[in-house]
Amino acid sequence: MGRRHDHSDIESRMERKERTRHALLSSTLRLLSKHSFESISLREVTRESGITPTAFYRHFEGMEDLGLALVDEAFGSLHDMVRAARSDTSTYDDVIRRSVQIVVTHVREHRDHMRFIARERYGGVRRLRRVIRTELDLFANELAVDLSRFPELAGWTRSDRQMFADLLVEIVVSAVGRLTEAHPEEEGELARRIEKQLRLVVIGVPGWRSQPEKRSGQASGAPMAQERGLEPSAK
Amino acid sequence: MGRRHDHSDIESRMERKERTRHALLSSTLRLLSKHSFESISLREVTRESGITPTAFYRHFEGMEDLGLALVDEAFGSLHDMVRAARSDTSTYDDVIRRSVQIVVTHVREHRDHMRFIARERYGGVRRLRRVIRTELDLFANELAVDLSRFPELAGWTRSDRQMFADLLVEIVVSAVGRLTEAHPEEEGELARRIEKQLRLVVIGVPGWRSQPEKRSGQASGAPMAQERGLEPSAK
DNA sequence: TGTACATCAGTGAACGCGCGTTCACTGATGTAC
DNA sequence: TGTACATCAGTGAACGCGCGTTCACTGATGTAC
Repeated sequence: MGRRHDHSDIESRMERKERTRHALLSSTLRLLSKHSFESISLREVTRESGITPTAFYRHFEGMEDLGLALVDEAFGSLHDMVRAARSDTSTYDDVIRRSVQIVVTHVREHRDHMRFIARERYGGVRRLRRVIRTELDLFANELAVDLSRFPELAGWTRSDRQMFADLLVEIVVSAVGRLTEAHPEEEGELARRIEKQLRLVVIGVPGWRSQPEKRSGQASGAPMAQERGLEPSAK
Repeated sequence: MGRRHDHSDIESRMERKERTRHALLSSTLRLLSKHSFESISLREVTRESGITPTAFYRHFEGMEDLGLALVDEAFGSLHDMVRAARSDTSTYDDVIRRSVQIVVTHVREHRDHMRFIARERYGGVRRLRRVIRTELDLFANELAVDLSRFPELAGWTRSDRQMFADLLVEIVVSAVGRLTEAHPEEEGELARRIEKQLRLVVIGVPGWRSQPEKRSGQASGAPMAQERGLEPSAK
């Protein structure tokens, strides 16, 4: 019965504290599947974690502080994923299919983290919105640099590459948001859709004429190449 | 002094009620610029509207009911905008520039409504998320039909046109979300960015080979045209 | 136009409840000797 | 290894407060005659 410290299941004070901290974070993530971060109370979180409300303050200054820790956690695993994805580009030549597969897998394994990011990026807590936006911008910046490696994009202006990277990140993050609230059986369909969307975007690349940065004062004569992709059919 | 019902500033009971209802809706929109819908309380709304909490129930069953009314309002003006935009396509040949201009103007004039949609589409209240998603899907469906008019798209499968329409809507809604939280001086930059992104997407259209619906069992030999848009540069 | 009654938007008191935060505390773990 | 003290994660009571909802009400507006 009283097997208190029989063998080495003794836990140091530090380990025990870390375990409680983690319980607070993952309880919050669980609550976030049903509610927005701003509407979750400190007491709900502690109830879900099995500790008293007062103990919360041994770990975080308040809910916003906990939210920032969640952002760190979520982007931590995301960064790992992206770094892994970038490191072995040589393996496949179909970058898009592979990237989508990696994203889908990551969402499956970190559903709550990804939902948190996708939701709170537009959520009610200003500070969280800001840090999430900053992190996403960072991804887009890295991606913009990576894109220079492609010959078609090397000639573009920096700003156009940035615009393109922003577009790709936006498409993926939107898809992640959809994936997190999809039923498992819809997953394949969503994956195929986002793959197609990325392909379509990428096809346009060779046709793009990147223009110098300056603002033209007025619409000047003939439309540029990229304005001719679509013309309405004659009535 | 006592000019109670001197001339025709008498207000019918109905008009007065409608005025209060509108005050509740617009107070909520105001509060939504700082907080998520789920975290706004009924009492905050009535305080902001200058009525007692009890009077709230003369207009709505509860906050969720009010939220649904807000969705109606927001999509009402959006529908007006889209209908107007579709009706005079003939005027300009640069559809993209014109559409972006219309969207930017609409956001400027209906900022709170647009922010509400952009945020609560991923917000904590399930019912609101659902109706917003449904309304956006409706837009995408209409757009998919419109797209058939373009000869390049007429040959695509229905599902590919739908995928393309979804992509365009997603890009625009994301941009709307950004616009609603942008400072006025950033507006022009954002407008230029989204215009470029749409142009880039559209350029890809002539290069897309729409495939029949069936799922191919395995990756079959040579990559399709749309997979060749980008190749990594030889190391 | 005048009177008698019905309607109903908005009031104000009251309720029980969950909230965030404070405080003095407990008792197990860690450390110094 | 044993003892004396320090640390500190978690406790439990208490606080004042805002919450959603109920209820009986008021008094101006609307309607029937």
